[in-house]
Amino acid sequence: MPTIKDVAKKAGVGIATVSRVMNNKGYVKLETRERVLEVVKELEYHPNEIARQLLKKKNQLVAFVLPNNKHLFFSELLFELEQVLFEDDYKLMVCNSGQEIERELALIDMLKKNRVDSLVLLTNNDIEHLISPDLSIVSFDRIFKDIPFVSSDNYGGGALAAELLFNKGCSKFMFIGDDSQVEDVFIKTEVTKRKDGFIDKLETLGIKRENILDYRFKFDDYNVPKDYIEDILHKHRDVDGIFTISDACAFTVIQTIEKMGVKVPEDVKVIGFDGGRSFLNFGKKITSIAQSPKEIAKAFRDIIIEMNSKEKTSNRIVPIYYSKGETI
Amino acid sequence: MPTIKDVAKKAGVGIATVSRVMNNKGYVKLETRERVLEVVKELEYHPNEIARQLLKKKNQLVAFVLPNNKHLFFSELLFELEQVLFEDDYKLMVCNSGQEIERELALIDMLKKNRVDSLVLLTNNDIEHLISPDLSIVSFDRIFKDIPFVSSDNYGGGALAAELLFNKGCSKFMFIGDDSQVEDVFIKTEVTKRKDGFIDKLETLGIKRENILDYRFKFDDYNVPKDYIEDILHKHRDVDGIFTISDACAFTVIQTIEKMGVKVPEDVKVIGFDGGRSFLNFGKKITSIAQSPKEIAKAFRDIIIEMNSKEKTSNRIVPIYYSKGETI
DNA sequence: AAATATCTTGTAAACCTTTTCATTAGTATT
DNA sequence: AATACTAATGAAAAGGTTTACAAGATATTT
Repeated sequence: MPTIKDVAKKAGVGIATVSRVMNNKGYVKLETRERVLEVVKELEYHPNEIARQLLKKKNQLVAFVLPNNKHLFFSELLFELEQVLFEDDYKLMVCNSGQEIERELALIDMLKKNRVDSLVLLTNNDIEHLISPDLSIVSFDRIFKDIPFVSSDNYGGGALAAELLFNKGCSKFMFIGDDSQVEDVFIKTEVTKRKDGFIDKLETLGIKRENILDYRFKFDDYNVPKDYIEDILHKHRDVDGIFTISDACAFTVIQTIEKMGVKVPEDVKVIGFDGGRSFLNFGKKITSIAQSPKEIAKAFRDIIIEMNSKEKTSNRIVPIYYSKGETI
Repeated sequence: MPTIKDVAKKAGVGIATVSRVMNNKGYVKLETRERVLEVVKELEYHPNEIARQLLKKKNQLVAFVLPNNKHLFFSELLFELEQVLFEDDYKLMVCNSGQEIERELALIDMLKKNRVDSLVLLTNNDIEHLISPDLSIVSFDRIFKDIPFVSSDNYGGGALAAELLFNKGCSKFMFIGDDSQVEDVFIKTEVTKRKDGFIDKLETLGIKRENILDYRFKFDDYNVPKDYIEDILHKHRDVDGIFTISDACAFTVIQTIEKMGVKVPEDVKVIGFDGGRSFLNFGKKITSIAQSPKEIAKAFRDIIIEMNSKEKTSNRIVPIYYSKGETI
């Protein structure tokens, strides 16, 4: 591949002039500019970004380390993020950690060596103390000390679910979620606020605490424990409004309930979380609280640009919305 | 961040020695090595890959340009590819083209500037002549002149479907697929061979050509035209074995058939293509011909390593397998 | 016409590595 | 004791950019 020297030589100018032409920066006589551009075309010269990055100490590269890009929500988020970043000349690199801590660290090490400008980190591991601060990091849904985060308005989402069920006339409520506890360490996640918003809102609406059941189980990577759910549903047959932490969970709940001969939404109403899109081929469209991948992506972009311009950064809470289905 | 100079200075050695230690290359006295490693740890020195890349003219970076990473199959493939490449110290960058030709070209331009080692290209656009050859490219499922490709054994998959339906006693067959034609340009894809394998195999098994229907429609990004499918199914009520180009298509077919009061698999048997995983929440598990994302990923890795070592490269055809469901 | 301001251009240093080459020190071979 | 290795190290060049600086050319002002 030709270098700036080749272009300079062929155009009969110095390399600084070529650089000025390529970057539209500084004085260049029109005639010279045209001659240079001609040679650039002729030689198919593509400025070497690597050299540029070395000098500028910037590579406009964002890495996203997450457990797994296969879940629909994440692939949507990654898609949007790539689009949004590209507009601002950033590139995106996706790194799957498989939730394994050693792999996460190996990836972060690799990313440091490659001098990525920013790192989006999504992990349930306790790696805060393992990360030295010479990398600008933003987290997703997870509250780390001294690291800005982006998150959907999970609290608002919980409250919205409460309101929807309440308005449909439900009187005995149940929340089913995860307990956000990974190997003895309590991980502070924004996701736990879905429950808080749900319960707080119900109380505001005058529902007594004894009519709000709160069940948490340990769930790993969206694997819903069917037995546990069957168990609690059999135990509480008077419940008529259920809010679950995810659509996958709602799906299991609905299947279980219908197997019991109870009808959704006539007898029991169910709201999931994630937008219902993963379950479009299921008999009923699940009513769900949805996060907007596009808005989240934009929040990431904004925060990343802020970080890289050394402004002081603040967290971003992205609004959620309600995806109408047939289970309420 | 500290540089090799900082390490050299603090350890009281030359930079060449530090380099030798970091790369385990050349002679270094044990004592010196230990001292250097100590300083490396102390300073948290991470060798600057950018500088290294500039010198070596290699960045161990693979870019995957594809229409859209959101389809389950692609997100699985990308996941596997990232894992597999990481083992060989390659990084992966995912670029969504949205099937738009200008965006594809903008991406390829960006990738050239960034001197990616290899490019995996998945496109239905006619861009062959637009790509100058100073980039090592491998394509997926698509046959370009002078570009190696990876593909599943689509022909074998079609044959397998034929065999399965035949063995279940079907006698009147139908293939439903796409016509692989994008704006007047006939794009030569490996995918069209699914039909070839299906029909050839049936003929080998003694089925007469008039008992094999072959329907193609223009489909865009997995959007199945419901009306068209309803139409042809109503027209041919004697068909009892259907092979479709995708699970999404099979899904529509099954829904249509059942609406007509015909039973699957009792009256009509249906086989899809893709592994059936996207439709797990649908009433029946779809019987499907499956591609193995992991094996495809490995094929890409092998071909990429081959290309970068300047060996002569050959195409890779990856075996398919059969995913048992309930629709046959 | 002289002085000054504005354009236009090229040279050289810097970014951080790896690697060749030269040099010195130590060890084995004759 | 001379020779020929091997081992250990550092200086310097190279990779392809950007940019500060210097210098020459042109335009503007007095």
